[in-house]
Amino acid sequence: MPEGHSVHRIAGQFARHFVGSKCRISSPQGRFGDATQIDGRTIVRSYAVGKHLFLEFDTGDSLHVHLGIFGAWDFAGAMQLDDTVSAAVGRMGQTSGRGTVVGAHEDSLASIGAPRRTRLRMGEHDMVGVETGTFPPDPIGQVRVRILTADAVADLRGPTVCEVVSVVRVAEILDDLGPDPLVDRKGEERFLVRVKRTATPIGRALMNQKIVAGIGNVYRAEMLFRARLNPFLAANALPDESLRALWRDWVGLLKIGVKTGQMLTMDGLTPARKRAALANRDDRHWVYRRAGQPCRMCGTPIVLDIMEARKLYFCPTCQGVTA
DNA sequence: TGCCCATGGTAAT
DNA sequence: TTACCCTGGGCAG
Repeated sequence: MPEGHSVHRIAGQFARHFVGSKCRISSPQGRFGDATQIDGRTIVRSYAVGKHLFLEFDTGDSLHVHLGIFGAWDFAGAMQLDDTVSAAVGRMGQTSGRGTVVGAHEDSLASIGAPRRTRLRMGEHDMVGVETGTFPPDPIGQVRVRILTADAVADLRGPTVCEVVSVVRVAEILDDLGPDPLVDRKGEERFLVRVKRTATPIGRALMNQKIVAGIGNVYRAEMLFRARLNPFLAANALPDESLRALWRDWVGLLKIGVKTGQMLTMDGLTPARKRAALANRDDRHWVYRRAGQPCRMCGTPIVLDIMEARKLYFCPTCQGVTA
């Protein structure tokens, strides 16, 4: 799934192309019964908290979406991609091999001077291509919700949560979430309070959305390595300074993720190693999905363990984990 | 073509 | 702790 950075990017995409527009809401797949509650209404606000997306309508109700592990949004229409999205997509240049989504390269993006039909997928992997068919394009795959304006369309596939909720319910959801660096100005203090309440291992605490919102399995493993922290240490046994450093690292990583659309966690590399890491999406992390491969710092084989039914990767030497 | 896997989360046991 | 939901990409055969 898209970790927190992706959801903020999606919220931005809605803010640019859908907020202020009257929307036709439908469910091509037929599994979103709430569509009639917001069909024909105007989106007045779009925002993300952690991995949760909220599209607020002029009725006061909001569309609440959580992508889960499989979900994704497809955007299409007469869109002007902003610099952020263009920069991220320019590096991908990958083809999907399905439907009208095609690979994009720097050239094709640079040619987008005037609005043109483009298709952009934001979710498990971002990708973009030039839409060659008519507008709106036919839905691809199992589209739970289609949001259509005069010149833009967003298709939602495979979400864990997709519901229309009241103002009161939105407040309840937000109350239940830990701080998100892009939402909470005093996030560091809130994080510290919440994380120090639990004796659970720090490797679990970071994944707990009630303690800090937006971190997923990739950022969890990478952040612990970056901090050289043992994932199994009790969260509330760590010194405040270590916890604050974790939070600050998350703030920086999230900003980079939102800017680039990628979970870039390996700073401090030589330019050549950085190019190599970026070129291969399977080899761009310190430890994540590198089980058995030598640690980039010390050469010890990266260990794969299961923590709370999720795969946890770490370097036993750098992170001080003894058997 | 069919199986496995994945950046989540919740409900049931 | 396990079962289950959601979808599609990758890969072995």
